Amino acid sequence: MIEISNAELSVMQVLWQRQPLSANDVVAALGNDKDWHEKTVKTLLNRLVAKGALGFDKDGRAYLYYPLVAQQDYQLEQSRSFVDRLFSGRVAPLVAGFASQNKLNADDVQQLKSLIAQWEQEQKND
Amino acid sequence: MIEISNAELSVMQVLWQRQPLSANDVVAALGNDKDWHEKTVKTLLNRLVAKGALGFDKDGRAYLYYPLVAQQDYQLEQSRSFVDRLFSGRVAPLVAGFASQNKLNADDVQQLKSLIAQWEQEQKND
DNA sequence: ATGCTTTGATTACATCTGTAATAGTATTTG
DNA sequence: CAAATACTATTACAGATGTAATCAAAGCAT
Repeated sequence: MIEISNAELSVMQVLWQRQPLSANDVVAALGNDKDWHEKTVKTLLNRLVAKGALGFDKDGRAYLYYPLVAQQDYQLEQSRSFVDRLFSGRVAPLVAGFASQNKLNADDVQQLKSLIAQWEQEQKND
Repeated sequence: MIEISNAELSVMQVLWQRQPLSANDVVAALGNDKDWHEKTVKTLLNRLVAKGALGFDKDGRAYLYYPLVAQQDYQLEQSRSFVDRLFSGRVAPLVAGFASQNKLNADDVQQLKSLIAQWEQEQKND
């Protein structure tokens, strides 16, 4: 799949949230978190288009950008690759690390329980 | 923390498994997976030493390398940073992705259950 | 002792990244 | 219409990365 760098990812996040957006909208949306020059953001937009991660429609002279890569696809693939590289493909040890650092909250636990329940249900159905 | 690139990480993995190892041992250990020239591996070892990720003792003319960064520390930090970047810091959605791709096996589920049980135990103790 | 061999050190070089600046072109404004 | 503005496109440039090759020193073999 397309390689998206760290800085580029921040741009993608914006466009995964709202789409399509003009370059200036993206600059504005990033304004809170990142201290990037407008030119920097435009470069990132350009690179993402070149990589095929973004597309755009013309709105007069300006462009309206939108993601060509779905956030979920990206998340899934990166998760797999990350867990493969650092945890030999097993996700539980990663969660264990979070637990050991008290990074699990009630919501997480609730969601995990529900995932497990679902998983067990599916096992029965085999 | 120290930045370890992808290629460098493969070298670290070897040394996290067995340590200390000579450059040639590392080359040999990587031989199965990677198709890297010996020189490439040596470069990576050098860079890792320069970054402070590896140390070495001299064994005659050769060096015996060993990790200065603990695998667990590295895993914890990278996990946090990864989950922050892609999942706004919440680990459960990552697990959900694995579940949706049938990447959860019985062992994982067992381990997750046990983590949850432990978490709930700790809640009670507050 | 002298030249091959081995081992780390230094250098190489293209591509990717972060971070912009400059150029070119269309548009708005005075 | 001419000049300033606003956009995108192109260029810049240093540091990181992947992937080695070359250099230098130390040791082994003859």
